[in-house]
Amino acid sequence: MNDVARLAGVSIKTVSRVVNDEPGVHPSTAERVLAAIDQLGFRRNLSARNLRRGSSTGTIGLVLEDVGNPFYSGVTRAVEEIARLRGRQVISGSSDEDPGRERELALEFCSRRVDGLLIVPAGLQHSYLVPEMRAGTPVVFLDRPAGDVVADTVLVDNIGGTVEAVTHLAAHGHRRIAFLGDAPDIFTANERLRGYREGCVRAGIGYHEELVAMGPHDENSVATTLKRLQTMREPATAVVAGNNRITVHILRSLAGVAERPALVGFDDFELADLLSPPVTVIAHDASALGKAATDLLFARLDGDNSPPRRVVLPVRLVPRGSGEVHA
Amino acid sequence: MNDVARLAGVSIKTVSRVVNDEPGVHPSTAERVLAAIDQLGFRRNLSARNLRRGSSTGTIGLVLEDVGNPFYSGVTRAVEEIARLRGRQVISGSSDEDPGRERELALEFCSRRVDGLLIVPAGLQHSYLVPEMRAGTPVVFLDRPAGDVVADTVLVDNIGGTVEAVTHLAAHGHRRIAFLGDAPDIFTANERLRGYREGCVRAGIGYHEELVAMGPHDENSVATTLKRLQTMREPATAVVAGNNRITVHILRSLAGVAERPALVGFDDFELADLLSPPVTVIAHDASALGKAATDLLFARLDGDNSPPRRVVLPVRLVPRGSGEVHA
DNA sequence: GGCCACTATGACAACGTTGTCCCCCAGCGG
DNA sequence: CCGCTGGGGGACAACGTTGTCATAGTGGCC
Repeated sequence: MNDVARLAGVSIKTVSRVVNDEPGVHPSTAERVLAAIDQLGFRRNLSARNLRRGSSTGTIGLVLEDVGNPFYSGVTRAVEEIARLRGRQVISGSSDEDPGRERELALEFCSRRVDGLLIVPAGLQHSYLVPEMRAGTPVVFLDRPAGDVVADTVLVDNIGGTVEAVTHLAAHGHRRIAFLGDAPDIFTANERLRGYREGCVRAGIGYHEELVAMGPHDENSVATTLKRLQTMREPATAVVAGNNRITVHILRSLAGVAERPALVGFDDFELADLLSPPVTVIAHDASALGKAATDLLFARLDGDNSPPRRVVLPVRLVPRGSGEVHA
Repeated sequence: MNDVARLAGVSIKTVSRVVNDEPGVHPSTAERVLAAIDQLGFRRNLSARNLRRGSSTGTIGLVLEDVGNPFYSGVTRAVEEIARLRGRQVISGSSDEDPGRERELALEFCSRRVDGLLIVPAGLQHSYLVPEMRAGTPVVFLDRPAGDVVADTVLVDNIGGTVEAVTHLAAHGHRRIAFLGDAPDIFTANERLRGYREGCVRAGIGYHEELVAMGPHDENSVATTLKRLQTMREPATAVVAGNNRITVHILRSLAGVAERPALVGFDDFELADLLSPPVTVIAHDASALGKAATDLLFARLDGDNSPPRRVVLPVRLVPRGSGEVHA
């Protein structure tokens, strides 16, 4: 800016005025300044500007589990979209379910003075954010609730979704319905297990421990579990999958197998309708989740200081065939 | 920092020393300072730090077409990963194929003084980046080349891939092979068309205009085109799809149709192996693309100032069945 | 001619840090 | 007792901006 001022033969304040379209600059002066800017390839330093103005940095931080996962990339896209409308840039990072990494990312973003934080929690402890929140940085948790702070949270109806999945299968005559879920220390996995249990009870088919397999799953463990479920004394005739990765593992395990249990998966995924049979799912909208969380964040930035809210987004059963197989 | 200094009864410089682990602070003083930091929830302002030090901002900018697209979210993930190892944060944005938006994002990132830029070009004009590049900001283009500047570029072997696709189909007896590609003003679409043409010539089956359908495609246009191709005088018996969205459109159009042409798609996608028939694809690795580009960017940041490089990553035909149907 | 209003411009401080340089004081040798 | 050394700490400027206030010049009006 100094260089521009020198080249144009004006003070740096005048350059600042031109750059900011402030009134009171003679057109011919402005022209000289613009020419100098162009010639030198000058670009105003936003950090310095924000520092001086004490205003927002125009950024929001997004901590998620893995951008590579289509579900979270959908969330990211929605966040970006709304941030753009509100003139903000998104800085994001993946925690890979590592609480330490989540914390590191969130605090790094705070050091960069983001205007707000969106976090998909990996851990259960979020008191490290208390100073930031007290300092006025709004924080919204999404997909899972925060550990030990009260804060805005946007979730999906995990329990309602699995209740619906079980109800759907029971309505098609199934009485031995299994549940394959993720590790129960993950909030969504645990909620979905609760929904499964409640669904079983409501359907009058009872909750049977031996039909449940939680825990981190890979393709092998899923295959083993399925075999066990299908060969037990009273075999399972239907399966509820706790998330889309598990659904896919199940589909791979069943490839080429004649005896297929009915299946309802949590999370929709692309091409589910083109498989044979097409896969019935409990769908929830990644972009709706991202949008709701971001809207909430911006409401806080706009001065809304009502008590922390918890928003639960509905899910929707999409019947496609795999869950409509009769027992 | 001022407040911390006051509370600890020291000067702000001493606080700075403590925060930066600089030597020459008495342990008991340091302890007082740390206590004050903790009590006030102080977090050093990175913008101010970087401004003062004139050092890097520790960020890199990533402009892509759409984070929501699995291909680009894979790229994003890879970029993030490497940036992390090198202590950088990623700021990203989606251009949606809009050159204006691409430019807006890139320049915004420059104003934020990113250490480097990774761009999936939407437009053909990139001279707007010349001042930035001259000012020392390294720029790497990925997936598509830049319009009117010479710069580092990482591409995939689009031509080789489609040549291979055609060759594969011809080897299975097909002589009427169609090509459905994206709008030819998109670099990759045009390259893949060239590869298709070359493949046809090499296979000795000639290039026939009427078997090619370029242009933006939606599900309807793909269905119409397929119908035309299958009912023409000498019908097409095989199809090459120019990208994964077109492949999916084709699959949807063919759902439930008895007379299926052989199919090879450009871009791999999840579950391709579980469809019936499983879909043969030309696979290229999103994370390899992201990694190669980011590595190149960091090499520049490390001082490599050799002439701009153009890296072409190999692709790989993954035979799964849909391309092995005999004519 | 003197005064006022107004326009165009500049000097200077400040944002939150850190680099440079300088000072104070205890401890030590001569 | 003097001077030197070195550890601990502070004052001040500077990074690139912008907000505040001041000032020089110009034209109009009485």
